[in-house]
Amino acid sequence: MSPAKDNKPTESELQILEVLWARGPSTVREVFEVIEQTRDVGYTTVLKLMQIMADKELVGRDESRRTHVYKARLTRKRTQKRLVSELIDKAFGGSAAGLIGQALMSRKPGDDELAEIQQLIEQYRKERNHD
Amino acid sequence: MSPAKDNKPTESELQILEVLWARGPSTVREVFEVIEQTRDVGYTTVLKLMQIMADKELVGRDESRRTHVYKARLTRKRTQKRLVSELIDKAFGGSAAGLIGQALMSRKPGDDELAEIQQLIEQYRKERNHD
DNA sequence: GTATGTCAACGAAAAATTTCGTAGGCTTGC
DNA sequence: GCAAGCCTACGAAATTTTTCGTTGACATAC
Repeated sequence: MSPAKDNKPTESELQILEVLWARGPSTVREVFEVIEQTRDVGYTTVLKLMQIMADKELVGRDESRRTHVYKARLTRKRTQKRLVSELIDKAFGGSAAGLIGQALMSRKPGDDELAEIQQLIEQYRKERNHD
Repeated sequence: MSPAKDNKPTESELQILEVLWARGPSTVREVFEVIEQTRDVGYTTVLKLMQIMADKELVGRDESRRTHVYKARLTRKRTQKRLVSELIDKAFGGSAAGLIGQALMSRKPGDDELAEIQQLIEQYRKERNHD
């Protein structure tokens, strides 16, 4: 079993992955310092979580130096895809449009983001046509 | 404290809410029969969950008859909004466009749904303009 | 080399969530 | 009435997730 498999990250694990995705490979302390901003949590708690994640193969780590360096083993994209898909099934009865509508209403994107969204749709439409 | 407040439904609770939203007010047995299709779970487990949800005020119930009738106290829309918003923050660094792009890619909507999405966007754009 | 500080490894507790057995009370059909 | 079946209530266990204290190793500064 080399690659991580069906392991679904928990809430806390996802938060750690976010940091790793944003920062790239990082030490526990670096991750801790980011998370600490948000949440009141001890260093060893984050350490332990990251060790568990290493066991589950959610992250890999370089142990060649005393201070280990962790990196995400799931890609951000793949994880996002899974989360979105789950949410669509779980809370929108399978309707992607439902989720998108709700995203617009909750977030009220401004002109820039709206244009970006339009463009995503255009792009998707095109790609789909020449499949 | 009349309305439920910051209570965030757990996974199991959300599944029960889904059933209540889909079916309208229901008895434990009715909910159980739906959930049983999906998941291997006992009747009293569902009962207990629904009792807990009543304590948390996630659902209300009519106890006037022996067989209680439960109904959701959170609206589906409000809950969807919350979940989407959380997901955007948690996994897309705050970018609604990111989530929408991922929804397109994971779900590959067909013509009908695509049109529906376009229309949602149009509608949003209009509403936004005459604010 | 000794004090000071940081690190990983653990184990274990705490907290949150999910699970179900059991008990006692109505209801229905005989 | 009485049996069979379904209902709620409830306690307690099982499971999962989160938390952190403690220990021993290494590093750095003096």
